Amino acid sequence: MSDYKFLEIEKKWQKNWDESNLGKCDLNSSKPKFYNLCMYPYPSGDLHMGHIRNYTIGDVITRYKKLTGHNVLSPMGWDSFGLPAENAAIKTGIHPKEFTENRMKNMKNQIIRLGSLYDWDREVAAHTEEYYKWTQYLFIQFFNNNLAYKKDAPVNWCTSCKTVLANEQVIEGNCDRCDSVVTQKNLNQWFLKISKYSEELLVGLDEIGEWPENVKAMQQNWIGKSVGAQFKLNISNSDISFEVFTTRPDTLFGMTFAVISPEHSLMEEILEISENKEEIKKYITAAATKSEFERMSITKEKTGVDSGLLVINPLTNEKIPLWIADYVLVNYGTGAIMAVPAHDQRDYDFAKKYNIEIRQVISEDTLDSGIDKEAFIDRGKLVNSGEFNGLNSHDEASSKIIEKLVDMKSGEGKTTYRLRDWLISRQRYWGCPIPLVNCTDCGLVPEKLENLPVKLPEIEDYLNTDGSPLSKSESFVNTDCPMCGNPAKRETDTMDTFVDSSWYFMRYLDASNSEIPFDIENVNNWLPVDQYIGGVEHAILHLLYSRFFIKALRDLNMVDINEPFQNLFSQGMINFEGSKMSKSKGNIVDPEGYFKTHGADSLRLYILFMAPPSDGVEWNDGGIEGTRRFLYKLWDNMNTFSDLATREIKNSDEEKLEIYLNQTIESITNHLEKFEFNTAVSDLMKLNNELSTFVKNNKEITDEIKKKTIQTTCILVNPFAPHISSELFFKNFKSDITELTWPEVDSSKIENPTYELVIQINGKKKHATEVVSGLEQSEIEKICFEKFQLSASEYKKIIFVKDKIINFVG
RNA sequence: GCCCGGGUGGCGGAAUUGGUAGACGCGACGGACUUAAAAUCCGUUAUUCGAAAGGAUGUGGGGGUUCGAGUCCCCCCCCGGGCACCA
Repeated sequence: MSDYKFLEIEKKWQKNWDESNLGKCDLNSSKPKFYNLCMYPYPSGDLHMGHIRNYTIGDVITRYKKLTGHNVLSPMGWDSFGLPAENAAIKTGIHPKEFTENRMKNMKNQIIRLGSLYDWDREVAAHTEEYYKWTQYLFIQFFNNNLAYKKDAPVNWCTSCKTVLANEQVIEGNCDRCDSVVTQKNLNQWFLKISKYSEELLVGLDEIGEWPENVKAMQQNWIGKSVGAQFKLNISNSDISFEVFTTRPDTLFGMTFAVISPEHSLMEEILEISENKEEIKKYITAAATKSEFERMSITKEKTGVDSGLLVINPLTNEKIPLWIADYVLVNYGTGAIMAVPAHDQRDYDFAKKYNIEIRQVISEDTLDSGIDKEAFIDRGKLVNSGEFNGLNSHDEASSKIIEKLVDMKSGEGKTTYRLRDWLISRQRYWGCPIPLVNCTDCGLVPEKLENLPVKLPEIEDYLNTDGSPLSKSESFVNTDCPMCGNPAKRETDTMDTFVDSSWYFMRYLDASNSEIPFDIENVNNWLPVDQYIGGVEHAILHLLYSRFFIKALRDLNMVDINEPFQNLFSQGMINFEGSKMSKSKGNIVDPEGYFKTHGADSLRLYILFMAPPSDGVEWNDGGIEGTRRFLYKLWDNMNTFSDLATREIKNSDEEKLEIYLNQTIESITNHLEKFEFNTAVSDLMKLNNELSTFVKNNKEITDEIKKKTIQTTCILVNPFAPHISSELFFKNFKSDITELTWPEVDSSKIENPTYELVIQINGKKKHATEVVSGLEQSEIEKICFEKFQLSASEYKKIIFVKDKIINFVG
């Protein structure tokens, strides 16, 4: 019976690592640097299985890279601003800071209990004054360089909570907290100018290191580049004109009407000259009160109203009607379009409904290019297009028509992006205050740097019934203008927590520096992060914002790099009972129980073993017994090996074992490099099974193979199950396993001396036999003829793959 | 609708360049130990025909290339994720 006492062992080594500072990183060491980063967590109170997966993967990399001679930086911190703490404060009265810090403390203990190594001297927490001082500092740099600005914008507004909501908090058009309808409301908001970097953020994806293709694709989608033309439409009998954007300038002759969004800035002027005023006003009001959700999803039935005005097609001078319709979005392109119903399905639907002419200008003989039932959007040749007839759509005709628009000075080629500026203001308490002051004389003025941080005020009531909670503190709001000294008022919004997390990976490098946010030399030396690991749910927002931050800071000469994260690994989500684990669904699996019943090493191995790390997986704890058994068996095997009697000369079992060890080193190393931890763990299990077989058949061993086996096994296990391997190694060699280096493959002892030859007849396996490795075709044939009574004359062709297979084809 | 993934035993999942499909683990079944159970150990476990030897079938479906296809090509179905009235 095994005497493997995982509780004692795990506690012992966690204490040992803490005392020996194993997780600490000296940035100036001469070893090659490796910045290994796990996404810092929101302190929700308890680790969940997603965290366990994240930090286990991270720790495997940390320990493996340390063993391969790297100077590993692996820090940890807290994304500690955010709504739940504030909601708890509203409910229970506990201060968000106290609430958050208690939860951080608990989670930190659990992380340590998992056995993950971090440099806790570099711990950061977004809600601390030492941290948000620098978030404010960076914001001011952005503001001073026109990368942060304030403007009116429509935001999600919960009618019941009376607050703005982030997009993520709007679930199918309703508030995720109270389920009330969310409407759009115009508020004066702060933005960061991420759109300035649209093109760079897009092309950067091609130059970046190893990122999952799907994450790159998601970012490409999100940035949403489209190439086309923009041109001017004049309203007939007026001096009003507006721009339209199209990706299909080749269809310009098919424009039979134009559409302008009801929120368009020209709407008042249009109203003035229109004879259809009342109907238009009604329509605008109706559109405004629809929620975003209603507008997008409803019946898909498009609505609109005829303005009664005509616009002029610049190429044909034809006058066509101008409609107002909310299927045209005000914040994409120019907020107005040329409508070509023959070649755009949305315009087609609209034209059918309102009986507007549909005029085909692209046609293709080899395809069904009819437009009776739907728009024809494929490629073809231009027809009904004057001098452009016969040209190919889309590219050839488009560029010719753009040339013409340029000649006529009414348009040009144009590229637009879906990516919009980043709205960062929140009417919330528990976030980083925006460090700007409103002065009636000087306008918006940043707080003086020496006065940072602008501290979050203490308030009684966290509810934001009317504007931001910060506005309730008079002593906070009323201040002096940093420029002229006259009485002025502070901004009362706080920042989106994604601002905090857009630069935390740089703060780790100078976590306790009270002079600067980070040292440019440290950043240039240590970034980009060599390996970033986190959940796929952050594929767009956090990763895109951080990339933007780096580019902006580079342009402010604060860093000298282009990308924050060289390689990214996105782990899949762990579901339970068919859906994402969440407190509200009550389907949480608590990892802490497994620490007690199975141990951290078992849990780590199991979470790695259950599926490829990038795949989503359904939690099922049946399998954890398997990794527990593996560890007990490993413990017993190592002890049995240790006790084997000595012999002088290796026997054939030992030679085989030696080869097996080398094969395992090779396989696990390859799997580690490719993040195939599930198969790496399976290799460890196979090795363990080999060891069991060996000790069953051998009571003696040479000292050389005994030592080699124990040492190699321990080190191969170490990144995955660090506690047991540290203990086993120490028991045997009285030294610390972390002083070893990762084993190299001995290429002279990796080939098996024999193999199982497969004999196929007409491609089907018929026989198999053990033969010596390296034999040539003629020798193999001879063996087959003798052993299986085959003869060459019966077959037309013989196919031979060395050391694998022979196929007799008849 | 568009863009990514993916479909292999009862289950999670393995399979360099096309070369023994089902590694490893879970579960199940049988056995050993035990008064008994748990734990542990040994064996069996894709389906199907057969008493057995052995045969046939088999990686979502259909076609193709090849001596040989889970892997490559064409068509289709289903599942997961992302985006979506983006002009």
